[in-house]
Amino acid sequence: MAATPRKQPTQARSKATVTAVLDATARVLVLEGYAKTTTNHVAKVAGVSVGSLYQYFPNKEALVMAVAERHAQAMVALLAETMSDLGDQPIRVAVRTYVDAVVAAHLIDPALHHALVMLVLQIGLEQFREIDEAALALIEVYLDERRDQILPKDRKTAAWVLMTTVESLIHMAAIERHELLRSGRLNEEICAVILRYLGVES
Amino acid sequence: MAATPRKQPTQARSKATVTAVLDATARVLVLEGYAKTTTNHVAKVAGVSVGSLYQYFPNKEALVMAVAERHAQAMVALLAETMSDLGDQPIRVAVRTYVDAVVAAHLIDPALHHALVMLVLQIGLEQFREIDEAALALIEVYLDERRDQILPKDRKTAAWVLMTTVESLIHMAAIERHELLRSGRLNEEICAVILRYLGVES
DNA sequence: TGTAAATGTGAGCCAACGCTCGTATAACAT
DNA sequence: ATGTTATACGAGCGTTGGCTCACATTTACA
Repeated sequence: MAATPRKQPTQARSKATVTAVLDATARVLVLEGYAKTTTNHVAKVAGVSVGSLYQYFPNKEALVMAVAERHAQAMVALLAETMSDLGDQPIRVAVRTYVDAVVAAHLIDPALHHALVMLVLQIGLEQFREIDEAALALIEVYLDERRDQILPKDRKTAAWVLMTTVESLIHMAAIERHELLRSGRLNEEICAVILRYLGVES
Repeated sequence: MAATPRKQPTQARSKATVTAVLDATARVLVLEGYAKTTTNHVAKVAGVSVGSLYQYFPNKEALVMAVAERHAQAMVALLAETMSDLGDQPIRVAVRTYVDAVVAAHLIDPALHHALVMLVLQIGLEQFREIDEAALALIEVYLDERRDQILPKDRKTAAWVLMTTVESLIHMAAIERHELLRSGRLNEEICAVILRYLGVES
């Protein structure tokens, strides 16, 4: 049940094995979904034997957790970078920056993100829940600080509505409206939804 | 692979068996998710032997498809009823009626709906996709007819944004914001999002 | 009441899959 | 060179779970 690798890879050779396995897991996960992802198949795709796989990951779940971890960190890093300084910009600029950041984060690997969101909703995947909690808190603070410039009274609910709307629109677009997502037209639309909901003239 | 029952139940006894199996499937699906749902377990919960189960359903997938069918029909029926006559009401009344209808439909069995949405995103479940396609077309027509009263120019995209937003907010609330959903406060919030996005004063 | 059709039963077959373990090879240390 | 450790291999064990089939029981109906 432990999420920690059994053995830390020390030599370059074994580090390569571990990343090969992680890459393969991500690929298979996207193609097959969690249930149909078999460790034997992952090993084959990675060009490695099952035995090797189980030297670094105690079980299938830990394997997937590791992939999730890696992906979550990549997304958070990009988010942090894009949103580094939006201190006291006007609201419409801040919103635009935020939306662009979230979209960019989703474009890292939309398919993998989709597969992992499925797991969050099925199994748990704490890392992802934590990210959302943190983001929610930030939005709440942001809205509170500008309470006299926005329409919604219940800012806790408003924060949740905002985050859910943005996440869902991007996520669904990644599944069934690719062109909308990649063309940048989705960004415009999401900004419109948010700004008008907040009552900020765009 | 066929989704059709193997045998049509004719006597009252066998009809009872079939509904018992469907009910049990829904219950187990909610508790365990698709992957962990075993036909043996379903049969036990239904108080029926596996053999009986397989007399009416050729395989596990068909079983779940039948449950989905039943649930989809219940939701569509309620939707149709609630939205029977919103002909030329002012937009804000029509939106309110629509949101209330969708929320009500989701309150029939939120847990089952969640389990089935998971399947739609994983396997396919055509019935549900078709419902969404139809709904999308209706919204599009509605927006086109009122193009001079609303803000968005690209009404195809606007329709998709609207439907996705409504669906997602309700769905996520059913998972993690129960009180918001049941208290009716979510309806208010969703209406606000939509009306302001459309540029209709509420 | 008798018999054919409908319905119900559950032990068990079989394939799939997570995971282990005995063994082989490569890297490193002295 | 030789021992020690790290890494790799993959056949196969054990279990799970979808599904069948030979047989039992109930219902329909003449």
